[in-house]
Amino acid sequence: MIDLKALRADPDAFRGPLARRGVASATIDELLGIDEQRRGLMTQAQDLRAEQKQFGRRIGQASPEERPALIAESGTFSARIEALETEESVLEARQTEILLTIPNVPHPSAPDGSADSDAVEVEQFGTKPTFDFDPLDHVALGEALGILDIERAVKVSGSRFAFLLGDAVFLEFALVRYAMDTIAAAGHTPVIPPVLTRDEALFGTAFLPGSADQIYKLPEDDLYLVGTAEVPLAGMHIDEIFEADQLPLRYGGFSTCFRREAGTYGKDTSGIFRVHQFDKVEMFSWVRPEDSWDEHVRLKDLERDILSGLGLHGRVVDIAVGDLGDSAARKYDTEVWLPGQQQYRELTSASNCTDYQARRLKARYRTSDGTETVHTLNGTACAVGRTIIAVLETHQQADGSVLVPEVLQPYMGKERMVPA
RNA sequence: GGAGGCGUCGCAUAGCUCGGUCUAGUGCGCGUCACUGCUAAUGACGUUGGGUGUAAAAGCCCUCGAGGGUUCGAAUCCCUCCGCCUCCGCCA
Repeated sequence: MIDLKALRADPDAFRGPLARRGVASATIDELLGIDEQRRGLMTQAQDLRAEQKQFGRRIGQASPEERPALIAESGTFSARIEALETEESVLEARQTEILLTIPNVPHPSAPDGSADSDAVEVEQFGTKPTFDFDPLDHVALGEALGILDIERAVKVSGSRFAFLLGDAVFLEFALVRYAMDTIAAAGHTPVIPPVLTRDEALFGTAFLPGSADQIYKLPEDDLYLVGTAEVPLAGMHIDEIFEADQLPLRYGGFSTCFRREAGTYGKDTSGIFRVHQFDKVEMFSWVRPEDSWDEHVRLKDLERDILSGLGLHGRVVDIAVGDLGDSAARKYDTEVWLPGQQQYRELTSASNCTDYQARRLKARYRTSDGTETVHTLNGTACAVGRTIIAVLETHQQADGSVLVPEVLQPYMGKERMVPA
């Protein structure tokens, strides 16, 4: 949620940047108009309540004989206050409704446009793998190695699920441990968070109400299955006030992620690129506002280094403003070359949400004169399923075996995965 | 799942019986100042968060787990929900 007070103080500072994301100036005008009306009603109601309290105090101090007369006289206060407040709450509901549709103010340097293709390449890493044979995709490789069973997963759970078997399991654990060790060394506290949360955490992270159709819900218990550890990691500090010296506060959460993938029929239907359930190590940072852009670069660099450390080739792109999630002011995606698909695909992503999430989460920190909203950032340390795809396809050999990246060998205890 | 108890301004507590002087008391902690070779001790003042307001302030409103209700008036009475604790049942 954007800063309403700041908007009120200087609307024009918001119009231009938000227009880049498709927010009409008229929307802002409507919001400000409602806001002004609302505050007018609020002031009236406050003044009345002050009067009412004053009067109530007199009744309390009056002698028992005087009381009935005063009580009779006090009559209409609550009715009048209630009328004003009812009117105000209608306006407030409308105001919130508008506010929830307004995305974060983008960074001035984030590229224009709204399509994938409008993203701007920032850097490359690794070398593009070459093969003196026709490289297979991860499905063919996984089945040949006996480590991936999709057909039976369909039988058990339907489409977009998979069984990982044998070396794929150890590869997953190795990737998780490698990513976790790397970010822990960089100051992120490892966390295994709950994967079922209440709606507060989802509203706070702005997945609700916007992305309700992507989220699994358990209505019996009023809980939701999270699509990323970002949700519980953000939820951890709902309604808290940090001391300034606690920041930056960095976490690395491992969790299974659940996504309905509604509306993606026919997209990435083969293999485990887009599935309903996968595991992920997610970084989450709470920082002071003045530090968030440095932190954003830091997360991006960590992501790049983790992937290039696996011997993968890819590039980092700066996502166009129209393609950002509502919360993000700027986002870097890291795309890895997948030889089986002959294209770059998104493996990780780092977003600076500035104060947009934090305001909804009511997370702030103490300053010399009061409190200020913190900034939050999140970034993928390792999306395990997709990284498995990249490792299999990049390091495949002519004989159908796959070399284990050197950094994973200590965790996996082998140098090569071979067909059974 | 069943029975009972509890939730107060950083922490610990008072207040709830019997609604009004609670504008929430006290201790600890923390901050500023005074006294002071230094430290300690002592004293004074301040110390939840949010909103509104303003050049800045003052002022005003809300906030006693959350939300409703009763009432002229709710920390206090009633209802629902959430959380914690104890006991029983079940369980990796």
